[in-house]
Amino acid sequence: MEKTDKKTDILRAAETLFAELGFEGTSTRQIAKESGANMAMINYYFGSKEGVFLEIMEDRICGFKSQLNQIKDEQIPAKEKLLKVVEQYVTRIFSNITFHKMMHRELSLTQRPEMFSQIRDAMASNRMVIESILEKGIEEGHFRNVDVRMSILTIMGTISMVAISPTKAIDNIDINDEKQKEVLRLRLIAHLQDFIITHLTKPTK
Amino acid sequence: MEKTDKKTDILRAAETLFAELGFEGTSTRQIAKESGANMAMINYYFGSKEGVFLEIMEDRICGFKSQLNQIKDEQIPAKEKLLKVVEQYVTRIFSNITFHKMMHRELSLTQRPEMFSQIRDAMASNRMVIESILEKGIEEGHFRNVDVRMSILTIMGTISMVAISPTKAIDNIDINDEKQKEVLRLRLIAHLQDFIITHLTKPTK
DNA sequence: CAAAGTTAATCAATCGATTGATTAACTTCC
DNA sequence: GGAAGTTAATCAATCGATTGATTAACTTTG
Repeated sequence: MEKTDKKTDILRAAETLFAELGFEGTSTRQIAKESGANMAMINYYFGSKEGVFLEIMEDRICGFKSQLNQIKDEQIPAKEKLLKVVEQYVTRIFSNITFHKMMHRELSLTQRPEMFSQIRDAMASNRMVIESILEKGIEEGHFRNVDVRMSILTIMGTISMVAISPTKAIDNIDINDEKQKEVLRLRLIAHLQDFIITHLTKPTK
Repeated sequence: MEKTDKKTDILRAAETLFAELGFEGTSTRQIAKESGANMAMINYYFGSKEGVFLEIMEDRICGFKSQLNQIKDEQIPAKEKLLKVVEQYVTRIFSNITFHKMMHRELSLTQRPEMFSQIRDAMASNRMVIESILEKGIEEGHFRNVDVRMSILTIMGTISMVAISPTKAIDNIDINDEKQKEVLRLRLIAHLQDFIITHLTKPTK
């Protein structure tokens, strides 16, 4: 028998519902029903519906930043770092695609300032780590003098696009099938590493 | 005196509100107030709130497909076609960024099937036009044998990422300032054209 | 027993949608 | 040409349902 307190039950149920139906589209009653908790428990533990969302985000965001920073400080060439970052970035997002959808959805709204800035800051933080790796590589002469910000947005944008793209949009791959999802993950990583090599590294003379 | 009927007033007001507040976040009362129309007019003309959204989408989607197909049929090299497509794609999205945000937001939800499939089909249609250009280029030996689908998702993803990225996230550029927005647009086009050349075209021996 | 956890019941507010009545513009008919 | 008929457009008012939040009472735990 697994031990679960009501608080985590609520968080788990809310995460699924928010991802599927959006923040507005999810009612506190649904969260209560799905988690087996009473409606009042949501406000008891989190103060409000928005409080639930913020805590979900906080939990997911933590950890990834340190994961990125760890790669940054390794003693390997910038190119190897970047390949590693891409692999972990893809894997991280693929481990919870619905969450990533939810994040992007709320990022495109400005009406809930707290939610917005929380996501924005987390993304900016990630971006800066990758940026420093890329800039170092340019300084050291291993990368072409590309538009750093744009190149990062290309990496992030490609991953997002694959993750967000409707099921079966890409070569009839069903993202809900775990096996096909794994194939897609590897394919995406291969493509991005190809991008890094062809776009960033100088042609060997 | 400009001539505007209530119907287009509603569409215009709704487009702005949907983009800013999301579909759920926008009430029919807000649309009515902002457009100067009576609430009942929304159902009178469009049947429902969702009907308004679908018509907005329909209006925007039309035209772009023919625009893409026109490029496809031109008698110029595949590379030139692709550069042209990218430029027009970026320009199209930059002409109404909030609309593009709204599209992506609704694409990530599955609860409104009509809205979802309308957007999905429109995107798939665009993707296929670009795909055929790319494949032709590979066949003719002008492009490397890249992962076609992934490369397209990179182009689309980069554009989306730039458009969706929070204001001031990219080098402190304020996307609401028309002049800075134009600079960003050109910078994005330049970056993508650099991508096409370095990633797709074979290195000249 | 007191604090923490949990419950059903209820709150005011707002939602999308619909109603029946009214207005204005255009057609038809004698 | 002008009364009668017809249409689309517009309105205020209101519908039942649902929203997020709160209350007060009850139960468990330490």
